[in-house]
Amino acid sequence: MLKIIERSETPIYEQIVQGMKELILKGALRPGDKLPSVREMSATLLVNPNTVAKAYQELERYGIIQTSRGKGTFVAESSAPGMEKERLEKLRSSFHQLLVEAGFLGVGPEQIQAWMDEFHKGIKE
Amino acid sequence: MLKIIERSETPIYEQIVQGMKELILKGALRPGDKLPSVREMSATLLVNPNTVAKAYQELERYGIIQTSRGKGTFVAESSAPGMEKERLEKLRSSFHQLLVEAGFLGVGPEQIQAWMDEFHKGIKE
Amino acid sequence: MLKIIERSETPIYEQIVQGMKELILKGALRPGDKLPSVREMSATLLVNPNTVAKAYQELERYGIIQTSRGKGTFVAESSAPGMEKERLEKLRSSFHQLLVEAGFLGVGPEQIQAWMDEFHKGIKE
Amino acid sequence: MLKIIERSETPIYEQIVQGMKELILKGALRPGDKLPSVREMSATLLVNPNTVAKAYQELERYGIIQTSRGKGTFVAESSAPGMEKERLEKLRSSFHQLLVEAGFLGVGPEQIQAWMDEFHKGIKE
DNA sequence: GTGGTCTAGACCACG
DNA sequence: GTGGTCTAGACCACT
Repeated sequence: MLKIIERSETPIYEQIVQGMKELILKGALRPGDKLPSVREMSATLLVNPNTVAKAYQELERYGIIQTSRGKGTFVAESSAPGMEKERLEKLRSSFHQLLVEAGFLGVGPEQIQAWMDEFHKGIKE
Repeated sequence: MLKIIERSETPIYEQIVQGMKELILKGALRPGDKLPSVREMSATLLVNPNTVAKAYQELERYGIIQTSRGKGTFVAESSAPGMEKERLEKLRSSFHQLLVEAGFLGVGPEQIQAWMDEFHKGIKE
Repeated sequence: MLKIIERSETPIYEQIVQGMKELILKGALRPGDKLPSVREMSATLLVNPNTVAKAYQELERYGIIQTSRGKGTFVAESSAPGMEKERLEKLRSSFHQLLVEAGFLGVGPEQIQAWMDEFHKGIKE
Repeated sequence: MLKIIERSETPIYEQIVQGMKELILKGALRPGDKLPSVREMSATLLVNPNTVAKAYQELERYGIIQTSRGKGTFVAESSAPGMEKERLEKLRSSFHQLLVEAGFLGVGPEQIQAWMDEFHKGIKE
C-alpha cells in the first residue's frame, strides 16, 4: 500500500503521512477503516516504530485519524476540510513556488494542466 | 526586493534562492544584471553573510547566476532550462503531493486553475 | 584512509572530495558502504565538522553518495557516469593545460603514458 | 592571440600565464621575442593592468620571460626545463587526480590517449 | 547519534 | 571591495 523511499529528502514520517492522505483521498481507505498498528506498520515498512508513531501523531493532530485506546487507530469519520486559513495560505505559497520552479525547468502551464487532469482522474473513480 | 521569514520552516538560504529565481523569472532581474554583494545582501536582510553566500553558490550551481572573481555576482546570460529528467520528476511529484494536500483542504481544481492563471499573468508582463 | 595536506592550495573540503572519489574508484569503498559520520571524520582529520559536511554535500550533489536522515551517509548504488557535456569539456581543457605544463617541465608523452599505465593498474585490481 | 574567459573559475592572471606558456610551447612566441607591454596587453584583453602585471611577474618568476628595464619584456632565451622536483611532483599529482575525475565521467584511457596524441600533433608542427 | 542550518568572526586570493 | 574558505560553537529535525 505504501512505499517508502529510504533516501528521499522528505523525511520518512512525512512520506507516511502523505501516503496515508493519498490513500484516504483516493478512497482506498474509508472513514472507520482500521489502520495497521504502529508495530505492524513498522514491520512491513522496515522502519523504526518511533517513525510510524510520529506519522500517526501528525495525522491525528489534523483530525484525519483517531485512536481508540486499546482498540486501535481508525480513519476519522469526518475528514472535515478544515479550510484553516493558515494552511490554505501555505498551500497557495507552495504552489506559487512550484510554478517558479516549473518556469526554470521550462515546464509550461499546459504541462501542469495535464498533470492536474491526470491526478483528478485518479480521484473521481 | 526580498523578504525573509525568520520562522519559516524553509531555510533562509533556500528562501533567498527561491526569491532570486522568482525575481529573475519575472524579469525584475535580467541577464547581466549585477546582484547585490554578499555583504550588502546580508546587511539588508539582517542575515549572516555565510547564509547569503550559500544561497549564491546554490544559484550558481544551477547556472542561474555567475560570479566573476573580485567583481561580483551577475545573472547568467542564458539560464538554459536544463530539462533534466531528475529535477523534472521531482517537480511532478511535488505537484502530485500538493494536489493531495489541496484535496484535504477542500481546494478544488478550479481554485488551483485560478491561482495558476494569476501567476502566469505576472510573468507575461 | 584519507590524508589532508594543510598547506595545499586546494581547499580541504576539495581534498576530501577528491580523496573519497579515489577511494570509491579504486573499490576501497563500495556502493552501500557507510561513510564515517561527519563528526568522526572531522575528528580523525583534525578538521572542522563544517568542512567535512561541505565535502559530503558536494559528493551528494554529484550523486556519488547519499544521506539517510539520522542514519548516516552511504556510497550511492550506481554512480551513473553522467557524461555531462560541460564537465567533460572541463576535463579536456584541464588535460590540455596539464600537457602544456608538462612540456615546460620537460615531461614527454612517454612519461605521461607511464603514469597513466601505473594508475590504471591500481584500478583494475 | 590570447583569449580570456571572464567567468572562468581559473583566475584571469592565471589564464594569461597559461596562455603565454602555450604560445611559447607551440612556437608562436620564440626566445627573444618582445611581449606587448602591460598597458597594451591590458588594453587588448580588456583587463585590469594589475592583472596583466601579476601574470608577467609569475612568468618571470619561472624564468620564462625577462624584463629589461626601459626596453620591455622578452621571452627568455633558455626556457630551461627546470625539472624541479617539487613542480614535477605537483604535475604528477594533478594528473593523478585528473584520471580519477576521468574515471567518474566514464572517460577511459583510450580517450585520454587520443587527446594526448591530438595535443602533441599541435606541438611538433 | 546523524546530518542540516545558522551565526560570528577571521584570513586569503582576486581585480 | 568581492567572493571563497575555515573555525568554533550552537540549535534543530530525524531516526
